Amino acid sequence: MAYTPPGQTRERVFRFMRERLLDGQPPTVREVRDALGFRAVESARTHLSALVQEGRLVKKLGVARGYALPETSGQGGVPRLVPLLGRVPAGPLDLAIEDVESYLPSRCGSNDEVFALRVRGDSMRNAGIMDGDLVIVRKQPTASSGSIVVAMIGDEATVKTLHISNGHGEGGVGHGRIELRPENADYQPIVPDPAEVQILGKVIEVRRMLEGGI
Amino acid sequence: MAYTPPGQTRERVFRFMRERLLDGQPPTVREVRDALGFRAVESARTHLSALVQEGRLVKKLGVARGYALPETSGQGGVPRLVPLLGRVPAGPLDLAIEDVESYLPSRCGSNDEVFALRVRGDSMRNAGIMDGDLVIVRKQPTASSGSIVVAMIGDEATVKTLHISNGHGEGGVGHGRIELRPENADYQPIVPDPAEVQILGKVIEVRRMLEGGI
DNA sequence: TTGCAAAACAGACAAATGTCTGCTTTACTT
DNA sequence: AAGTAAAGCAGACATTTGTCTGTTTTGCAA
Repeated sequence: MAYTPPGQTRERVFRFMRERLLDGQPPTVREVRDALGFRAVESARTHLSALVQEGRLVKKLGVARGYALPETSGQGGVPRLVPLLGRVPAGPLDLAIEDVESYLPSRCGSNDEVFALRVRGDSMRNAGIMDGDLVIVRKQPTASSGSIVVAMIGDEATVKTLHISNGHGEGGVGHGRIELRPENADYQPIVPDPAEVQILGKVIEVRRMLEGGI
Repeated sequence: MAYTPPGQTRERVFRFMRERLLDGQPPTVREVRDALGFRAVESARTHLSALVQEGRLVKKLGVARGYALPETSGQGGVPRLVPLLGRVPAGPLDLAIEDVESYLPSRCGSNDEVFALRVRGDSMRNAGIMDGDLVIVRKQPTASSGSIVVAMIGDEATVKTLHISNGHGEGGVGHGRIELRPENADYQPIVPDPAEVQILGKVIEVRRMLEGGI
């Protein structure tokens, strides 16, 4: 390969690595060599080591294809695929994965259990959640007052704003009387028997696809 | 490991693989062995081979950590990364990539030029687009009446619904008088001089992040 | 020019990872 | 109880991948 000014090839190496890592396909040192046109493996490895030194990449020791983007790179970690469930997950998420319709690419930081559902009805219209929207939900049995949650009432799932009336504000289900408020004047708040309501999780993202026409 | 009925352990292997693969962290045969509690590498490999045979997994030959989910399981093609631009892209998209704030993972079918912007103001509130939302935009110089578009008026970008008043319905800019309508009674429609308005593209997706609190 | 540092090269070696062969254990059937 | 097929085990071996040592090439400056 041609000898290039300092730092120039390093930048190309970094861009190749970022592209592959964001794609979820960590390359080997030899793949980097080929992509950059080096003739020696070591040329690629030197650049990779330097990038780790500079903090632009991190490396898992003793792991093949072990380079990764640092968590602090503003990218929020590697994209994961969130399962879009066809019906409400009753038990553990693992079991519900039977009715996966598709997977949404998303960056949901940790390894929490996360899933997506399609919203029916416009009871949350004033919160900007319309009929047919997708909500991405982090599974958790409680949430703070004011959060938008997915709750099971009987055997029906619903998306509403959670309000905790006389608890200590952060206690969640069980500490006070809870209320599930729609965000649409045409609907009435639900004040369920605490025994027969179950919070499935908190809505952490809303998505709407607008395809159709040019 | 305990000897289990036929197919039972295979299912657990598949679930482990799916979890890791959706996380973008393809495991090694030995990691599968440890996760499942086998004592022999071959036990894990047998299950993996069987899953490939059944078509539930695919395997890249001669590649370490080379197992993957088959394409038919995720639908919609490979996730791409859409640049979230800090300011409006004036010229070619390639140049604007300098102000990339981050990248959003998304499945935008073709290789069209696609970018994302953050919405300011609530003039589109009734269309479910709130202040701070992200819109994913497919770059195109025209759009059909009724589409939500990003338009430049002078040097300011705005998200509005496009209406074409006396054109032939599909003609787009130039064939009739155009009108940019907000979706909020507090705002007035904009009827710009066709010479000084430019359609940047069509909004194909809306996203809203709701982190904060538990 | 000469010297130096970074970039690149070449090849050997080491560690991680995948694959093969033969064997033992279990669950089930008859 | 005996037979059988699948599950699991053990260890050796092959391939992929990462790392090391030493050398050559290039660009720059004194």
